[in-house]
Amino acid sequence: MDKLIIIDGNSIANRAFYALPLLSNSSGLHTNAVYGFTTMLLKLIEEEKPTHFLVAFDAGKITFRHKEYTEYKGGRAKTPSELSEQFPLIKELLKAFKIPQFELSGYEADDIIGTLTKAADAKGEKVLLVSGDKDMLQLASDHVTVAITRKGITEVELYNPAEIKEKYGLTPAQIIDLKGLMGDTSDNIPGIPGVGEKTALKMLHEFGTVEEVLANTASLKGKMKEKVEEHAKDAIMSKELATIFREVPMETEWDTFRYDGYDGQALAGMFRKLEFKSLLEKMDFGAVDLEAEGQVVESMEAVVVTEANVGELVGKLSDSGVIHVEAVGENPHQAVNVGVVWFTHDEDVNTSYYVPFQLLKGEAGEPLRAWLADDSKKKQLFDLHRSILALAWQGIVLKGVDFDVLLAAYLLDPTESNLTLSGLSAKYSLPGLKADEDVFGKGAKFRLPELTALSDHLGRKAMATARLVPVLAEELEKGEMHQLFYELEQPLASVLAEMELRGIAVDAEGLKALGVELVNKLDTIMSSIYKLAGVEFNINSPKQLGEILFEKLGLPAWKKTKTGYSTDAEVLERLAPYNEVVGQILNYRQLAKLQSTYVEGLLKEVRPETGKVHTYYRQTIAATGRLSSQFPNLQNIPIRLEEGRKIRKVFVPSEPGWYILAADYSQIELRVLAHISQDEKLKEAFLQNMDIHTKTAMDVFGVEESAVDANMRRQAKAVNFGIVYGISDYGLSQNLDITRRDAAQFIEQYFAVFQGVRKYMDDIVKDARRDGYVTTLLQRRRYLPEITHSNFNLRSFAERTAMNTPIQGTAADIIKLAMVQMDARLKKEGLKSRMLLQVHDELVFEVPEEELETMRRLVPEVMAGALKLDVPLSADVDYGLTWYDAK
DNA sequence: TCAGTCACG
DNA sequence: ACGTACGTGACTGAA
Repeated sequence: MDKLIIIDGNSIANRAFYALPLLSNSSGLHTNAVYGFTTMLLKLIEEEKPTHFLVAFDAGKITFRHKEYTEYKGGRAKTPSELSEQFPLIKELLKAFKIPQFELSGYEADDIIGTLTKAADAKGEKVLLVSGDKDMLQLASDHVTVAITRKGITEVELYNPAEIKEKYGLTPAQIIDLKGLMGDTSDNIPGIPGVGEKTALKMLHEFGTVEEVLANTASLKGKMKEKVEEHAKDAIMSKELATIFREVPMETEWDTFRYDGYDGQALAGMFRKLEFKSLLEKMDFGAVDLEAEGQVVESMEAVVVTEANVGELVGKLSDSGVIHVEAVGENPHQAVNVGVVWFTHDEDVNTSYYVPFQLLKGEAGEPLRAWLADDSKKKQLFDLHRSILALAWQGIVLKGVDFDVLLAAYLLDPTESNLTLSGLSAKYSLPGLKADEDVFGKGAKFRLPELTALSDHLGRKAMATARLVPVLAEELEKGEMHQLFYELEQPLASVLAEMELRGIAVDAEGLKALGVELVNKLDTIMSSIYKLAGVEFNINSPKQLGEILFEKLGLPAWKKTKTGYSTDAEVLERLAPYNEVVGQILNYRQLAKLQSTYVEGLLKEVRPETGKVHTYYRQTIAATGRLSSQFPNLQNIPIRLEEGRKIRKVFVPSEPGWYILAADYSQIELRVLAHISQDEKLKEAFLQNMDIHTKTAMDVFGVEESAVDANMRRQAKAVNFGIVYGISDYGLSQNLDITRRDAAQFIEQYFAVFQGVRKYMDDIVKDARRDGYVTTLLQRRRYLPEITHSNFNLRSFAERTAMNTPIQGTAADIIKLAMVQMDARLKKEGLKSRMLLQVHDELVFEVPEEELETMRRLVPEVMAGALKLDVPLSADVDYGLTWYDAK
């Protein structure tokens, strides 16, 4: 049985463009519509197994419809350039897929499709027609199924005449009448004003066609009767415009559309050009052959160091060189160390020396270990932080690293998602390097290759590092980020590694006891929920919970997610008054989170030998320059609610008689804003050391300090948060649960007072549009390509990011400075106290009793003095026997 | 592997 | 008119 798939090319490209975020490859080519188109094609080929295939496009601007109605498709915003530049790519893609494409000047894709489906109908062949446009439903028949895209791009809804009958109560032909009556704003088809889908359907159910409706206006009432009579001509013309023309003079010979599969080679090449990495992987085009793809492959000799030759070879180590440390596994604190490679380039000969880890660890590895630990021997590598950790857990010291390619690449573009040697080689147009996944496989398929292949790949990673060093070093200079790199980020990597290796002690017994308590409480609540709901179900499943609440119990559902009812805390809080069970569910959720994430999750991370957890701070993830924390995440330990806050009691000093000391910046982001914006009012507030939210309330509401009540302060606080996040009236209205108008008025009042802040917000967006990026005080940079996008949502997001990133990023700069300075001070003063954690605006230490007074003074002093601003910085400090008590 | 939810600053 | 507050990571259930 043959099956023809017809794709409405323009429609699907449009849907894909607006459904997906604006992706682009490293040469700046936008690719989101191409990507969406590709995934749709792949899915169709796999699931539908078509024997025939074609894509129809609109050709030219003017069609016969414009002759009838010059306003046709008038008022439609012109296709944004980000989309139109993708059409040639889509056409090229279709060639690689070997799918025939049709376009005919003077006709729309609809008409081509109409003509072809008519031919298929006559021939009795099966057709699947894919479009984003419901007009196509008029073409449905016993042979023609119409697939309309739902949200997203790969999800479609299928329509046969039966489904159309069920959903609209109409035949496919009546879809045209529907549009004739209701019109279509996107095509500028008028229809009858005031008639929407509901009214139109009612009329058609009664009368059948536009013509019959017009003939029976007598049975309509009042205003509606007048309108229909007045716009009778429009309705007729609209119906004509909506009718797909099915007599296009074109070849309809069936075998013109035969489909016998794509050209794998061409498709692989296309995907590489577009940088569709996930697809390349999924498609399994066979082994990667860089040379076959026309990539430059440099010659390199890969030497494997052995017991026999190690003595001779280490003699070649010089005062400076590129190395690579291969440590496999996500968590560098428990990575499997594969080995160390060093790379040389002498008289145009590339050589890599791979030292398997067993050798490095043994007696024969001693000279190399000494070289690695020698601060005066300068090394360049990829990922200093990870390398230090992986080696340290094996008792090997790494010092003297003066250039980390990973850190440099991150600073040059902190939003780059593929920060790997292979990705960076491609990004900076250097000779190709296979991706680790292509060599090792991934997930369950991960295998180290045999020795020759392994040493070659690792050697090439070192060689890629060597090529990247000078390129990135120059880029850092150009971006004026050399100081940020050499004096802050790179030194910080070692400071972080030290903190993590030290770890923080956890009272595992206390944590287990907390767990028992939680399990008991959860048991009770669970029974109570089952009783109240009248049925046992999985409370952790939002799907099941939604069914119970909104179907079984019939509670009002007002918020939806992509997949069904939303059951998040906001929803549940509003439902709480309706049914007792809702409060119990909220309670259950809260405790279940504590139990699963903070009791069980944390216990899994405690090393039994030491009773400590060793988090891994990631320095190259956050787009703003913040750190993030993993395995476990110690930057989101509960504090806001007392039940959760108790978790902090299990974080204790690692030595008896010591204390936990914590210091946090007070309002660092608003102080940074005061400095950057130079707003007089805001500066004044901090210079007078006032409570900033109270001060904001006084200014915004125009009252004396004594008149500011708790609610006013709460609202002012929300406004301050909003300002830092890049304010919008909608966001503020959601947060404060007030109307958008009121929120807008708040914001206006705020800006009327804090005029410098308004100017900053306006200017930073303009700067971002002009430069394409924003910067922090220390020149950290974030590119915002979407700031000029034609899509309102994407553009607005970029604008808010432009406002927020310099603030959040400068705050991150400051605490990083404080950490590097603090580390130096502790060493210089010979203090035993140790820095353990960073939580964005807070530093946590463990301190012996005799240093308490020193540290209570020193820590806030260093933090406040980390960077001189035009307003004072200030840090509050406290200490206690646990993290909980250091509040 | 993705979506939903929720913990933090 | 459009529909989101900025930045993260971990866990669970459901495909």
